[in-house]
Amino acid sequence: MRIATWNVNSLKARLRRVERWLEMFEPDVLCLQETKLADEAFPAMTFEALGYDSFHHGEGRWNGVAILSRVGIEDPLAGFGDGKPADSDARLAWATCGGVRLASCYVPNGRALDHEHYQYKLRWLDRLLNDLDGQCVPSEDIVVCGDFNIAPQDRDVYDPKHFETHTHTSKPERQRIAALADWGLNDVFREHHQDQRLYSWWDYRGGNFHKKMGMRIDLVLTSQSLTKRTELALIDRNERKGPKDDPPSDHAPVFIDLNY
DNA sequence: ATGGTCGTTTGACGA
Repeated sequence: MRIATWNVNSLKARLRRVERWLEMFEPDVLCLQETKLADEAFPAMTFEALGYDSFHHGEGRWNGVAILSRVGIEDPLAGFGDGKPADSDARLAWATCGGVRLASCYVPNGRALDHEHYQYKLRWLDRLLNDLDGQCVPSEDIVVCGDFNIAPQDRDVYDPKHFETHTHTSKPERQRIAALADWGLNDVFREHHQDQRLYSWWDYRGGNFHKKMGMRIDLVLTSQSLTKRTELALIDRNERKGPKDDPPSDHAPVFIDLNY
């Protein structure tokens, strides 16, 4: 079973690439972030033609998350399932696909360490952890994946020093990743790669991709049962390349293969 | 350090 996650930075702008990627990599599940679409505009038919059922939680101009699956979609849930007032942004979609409980997450960026949005980011991550407690137990087959906007360790950043004054590497953010790990969700990519220079996101500006100035902020967190079943974890950095008339997202897809 | 480049509800704003 192949499970992938990809922040596409507008599904409208990236639809052809997503179609191509589905045909080439044939994932069983693809979680998308930053679709930037209203639910009415989500191209469910396009994915259906490729054999995928889908569930989208969008708002329009910003955010938007989806789950595509060719192994069924059950118990879809838009946003947090805690019964509290809904999140202001469409950043979380849950579904069960092929027996795996999945969350497609677009964690708030945070903007700056002294910005209100940074506090929203931390609260959002606390609420995600609480949501896990509410609807899963760690012994189940669980994947929580997406754009976390957090580089878990210094080896996930091209220049840790630069980020000391920025979001994405601060202690409180990393503590949230650690809390998810304590709950039972592992950053499975790191079980398979010790390399210090493997990233999933590169700023569009300044030719950062070609300078290898990136960060690994797109994560696949797996419960213990799935961590054990993972035989491959990859970032498709080729997908970050492309000409001006077929521009890439600033994120590359990340996927794992389970051994059954 | 700054600026650079994308995407969006065309244009200031988020990333």
